[in-house]
Amino acid sequence: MPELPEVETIVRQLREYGVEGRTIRSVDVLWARTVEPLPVDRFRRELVGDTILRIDRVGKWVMLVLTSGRFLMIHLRMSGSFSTSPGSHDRLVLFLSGEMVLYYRDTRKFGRWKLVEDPSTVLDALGPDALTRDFNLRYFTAVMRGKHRRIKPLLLDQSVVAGLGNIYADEALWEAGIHPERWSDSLEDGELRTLCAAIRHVLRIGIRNRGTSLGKGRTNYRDLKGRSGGHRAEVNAYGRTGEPCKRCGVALERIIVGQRSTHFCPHCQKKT
DNA sequence: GAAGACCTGCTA
DNA sequence: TAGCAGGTCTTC
Repeated sequence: MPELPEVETIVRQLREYGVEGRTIRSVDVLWARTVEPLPVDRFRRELVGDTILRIDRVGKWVMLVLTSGRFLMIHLRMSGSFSTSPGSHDRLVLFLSGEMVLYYRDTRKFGRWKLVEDPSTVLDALGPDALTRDFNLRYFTAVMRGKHRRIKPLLLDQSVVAGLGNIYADEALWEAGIHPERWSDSLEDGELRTLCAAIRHVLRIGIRNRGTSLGKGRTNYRDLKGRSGGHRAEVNAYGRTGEPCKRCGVALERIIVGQRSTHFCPHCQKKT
């Protein structure tokens, strides 16, 4: 569920809520496999007494920088979220100084909290974050031309660019007018330029709208205060199968590319 | 590459 | 009841 804009929204809210600077008084782990290293007792023992110096985001990872010099790396995967009040499907609870309590909620239990000495053990597997200067046209062109893969799965590959997920990949391709099954090394200079800009653009707009929420269920994206993201109304491609393209009016189609559901306009996004 | 695994809940 | 879901891993 959460892609870069949703994770960025959560990180900003955690900062605003005043999590930075708090000491971890206690940790409840309600679903053991959420944490690493195991066993749970060790994870808890290592964490208690440490202080959260800073909260950052890299790709879809939330990074808690601790004063001990260690790092708590959190990946929300499909349904992870934070809340300031308890609820069903809470998997971990952080009791912080000043009576603050943070609840980590994760219906599908895919999310992971990794306590590591060095963040590079996690981040080395990632390409540049999509919103940093390292993700630029020169880099993008080199990677696209250096591989012969369908463009859609390549955009989802976090070792190529960190932060895009299924929604924003479809949105970027729609905005750039590029068919999701195009080969990466077949894109013209102008198409690469447009797509590179579209990627950054759709992510920025997503952040501005505080993320995207689709369905209504418990697996749906919610921010720290339990609110849905506001980006839903501005989605152009994802989940709009059969609805008219906002550019040309032709009905959008859904296909499977790289085992992932993919939405596009057959008129605006030509295969050739 | 593809398929299965990890999980629960919603929708048709 | 079957199929689907915003993500990654592992194992063919």
